[in-house]
Amino acid sequence: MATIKDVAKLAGVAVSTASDALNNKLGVKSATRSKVLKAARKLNYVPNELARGLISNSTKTIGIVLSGPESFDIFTNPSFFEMVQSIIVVLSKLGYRTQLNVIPTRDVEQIVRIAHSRTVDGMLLLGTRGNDFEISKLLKQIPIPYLLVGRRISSEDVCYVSVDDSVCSSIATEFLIKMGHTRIGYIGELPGDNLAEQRLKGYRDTLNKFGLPYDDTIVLPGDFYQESGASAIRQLLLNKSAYPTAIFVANDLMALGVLEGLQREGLRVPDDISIIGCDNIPNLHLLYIPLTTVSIPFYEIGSIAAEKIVNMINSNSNEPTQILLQCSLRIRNSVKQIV
Amino acid sequence: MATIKDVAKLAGVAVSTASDALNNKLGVKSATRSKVLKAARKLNYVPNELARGLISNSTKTIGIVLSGPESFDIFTNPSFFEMVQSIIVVLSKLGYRTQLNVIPTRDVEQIVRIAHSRTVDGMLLLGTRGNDFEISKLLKQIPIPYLLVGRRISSEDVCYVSVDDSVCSSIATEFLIKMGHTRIGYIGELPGDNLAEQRLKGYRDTLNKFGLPYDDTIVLPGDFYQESGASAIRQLLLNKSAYPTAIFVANDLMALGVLEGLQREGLRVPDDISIIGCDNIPNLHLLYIPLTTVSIPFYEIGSIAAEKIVNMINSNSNEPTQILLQCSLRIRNSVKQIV
DNA sequence: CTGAAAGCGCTTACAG
DNA sequence: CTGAAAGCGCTTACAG
Repeated sequence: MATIKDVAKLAGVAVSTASDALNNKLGVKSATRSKVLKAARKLNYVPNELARGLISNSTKTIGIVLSGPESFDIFTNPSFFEMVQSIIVVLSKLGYRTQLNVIPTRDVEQIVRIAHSRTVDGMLLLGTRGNDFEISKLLKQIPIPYLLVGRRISSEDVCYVSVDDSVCSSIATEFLIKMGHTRIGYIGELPGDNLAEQRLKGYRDTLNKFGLPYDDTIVLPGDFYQESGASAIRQLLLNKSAYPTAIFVANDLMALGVLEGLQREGLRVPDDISIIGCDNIPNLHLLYIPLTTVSIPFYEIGSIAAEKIVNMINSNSNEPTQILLQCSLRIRNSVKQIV
Repeated sequence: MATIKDVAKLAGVAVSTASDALNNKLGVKSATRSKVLKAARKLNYVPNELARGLISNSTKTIGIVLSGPESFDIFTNPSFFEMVQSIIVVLSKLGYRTQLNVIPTRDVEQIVRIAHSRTVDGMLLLGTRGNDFEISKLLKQIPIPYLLVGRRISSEDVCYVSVDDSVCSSIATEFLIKMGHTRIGYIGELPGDNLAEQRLKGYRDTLNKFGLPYDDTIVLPGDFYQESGASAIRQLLLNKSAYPTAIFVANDLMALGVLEGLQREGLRVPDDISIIGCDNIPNLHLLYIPLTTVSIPFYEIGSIAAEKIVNMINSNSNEPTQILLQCSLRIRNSVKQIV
């Protein structure tokens, strides 16, 4: 492959002149410039981005880090794609490449390594699990601009673009209550994870606000992947007496598992039990029971995050951006009105 | 950030010795090695991958290129994620990073640029559209190992891991015929795209094989995205006399659109019309009509592609790998038996 | 307006 | 076993 040396030689100029011409620096005679450009075209010259990055200390690429309990599960949640999609669309418009890294939660230290390796100018972290303390400790080791996307922690100096997870839960729980439900279950308890804890908190607070008791026999674990929704149903049905009339499932992917489990058990939604999810992943309206859910604006979250990270890189202003977007109820047919 | 110079200085050795120690070269006294390692740890040293790549002529990263008609649509098809997921899982096991690029078909020349930019050691191309000639011309300009994934062209020297698209269609069409249908429509005509043409060919050939006429009034255009499925239905219903009893929709994403369109028009599947798709994207069994489809082993396609590309890079053998995997019928409830 | 030189952070022969 | 030197392909001051 041709190097800038070859181009310079063919154009009959010095390497530095070729570089200036190629990079549109001013102070190059237009005749010289066109000679260089012509030579470059002829040789199919494309600059070596490694050499360029080495000297400019910038690679014009942003690292997107997807993490989760198991690397292979992460790709299972459509919410991530919406974010990744909008991130990449915006980033490529802004002239940035993207490096996608998928990292299991247990290898989370790898994030620090990537951040140090100089292959990316900034990082967008999606799906990072853990409590505030762990995450915050991890983030402190990242020497380049980064942003938490679709997830927040309560530290003052950490930047994020997300949603208030306890508000999501409040919206869902309140809707269930307004529809007349008083015995409301929850699926998605995941101790030690901040997002999961916030969602549980919103549910609990709302119950409390409306004077409803919190009953931990109908609060079931879930890891935010589909299969755990189905197992939660199996577990719930072990104890018929504890039966709720409605369940708030902390994300749609688990709700899909819940729908599977319920179908297997011959329970009808919403006649036997009402279900509400969270996220509003695509094509919920085509399910055998169109799923009512809380819509999270993932696409917008991704776009804003992409714009912000580029800003952070270019301005290196230190004021933390902490952006919280609104969620909204999406009513379909999986919740029954109780009189 | 610390450089190898800092490490060498702290350890009290020459830079080259530090490099040897860090890279586990033999011929470094173990005492020296541990001195270096200790210094590196102390300084939080991570090698600059750009400098490393510049000299080794390898970045240990593979470019995944997703392309399609519009950059924002590509992320809409779950099939791609299955491939991307398995690719990344395998690649990271093999010690490779991934650079994900999303490129609209009209900017396809960018692929060549990336290939020349030295940021990737090899490329995996997904979703590339066009006819054999165009694609082949594009590929000829790529100076590094590459592989077509989930798509093939008929050139002898192009490597791919995919499926025989005309076979997919034959499986679907034959099933419809065996279920008693004789008037079978097709959605997904997309002239100029090889994959689409192969799928259409399989449908047409099978019709022919069973002595059924090919009727182009029930062969409708589709761009393999959801919305085009819905519009095809609108178009089909303009002409009631031409009504088919069954439709083969060339991919599941369009089939989702078809289901939407049919629901809107008040037509029942499979009572009024039978539908079969292709791909077997996740959660089809939870749809309001569980969709019968042809399953394409995307996960396997991705894993094999990932392994192959690494092989190609390391062995630079020139024998083209052309791998075609098997598809299989996945019967659910969207096709009615006609007596 | 153009060219020779230095240097980004590493690795790889090559002396010693 | 270890160190000084060259060089990967670029860009950036700095002379002229």
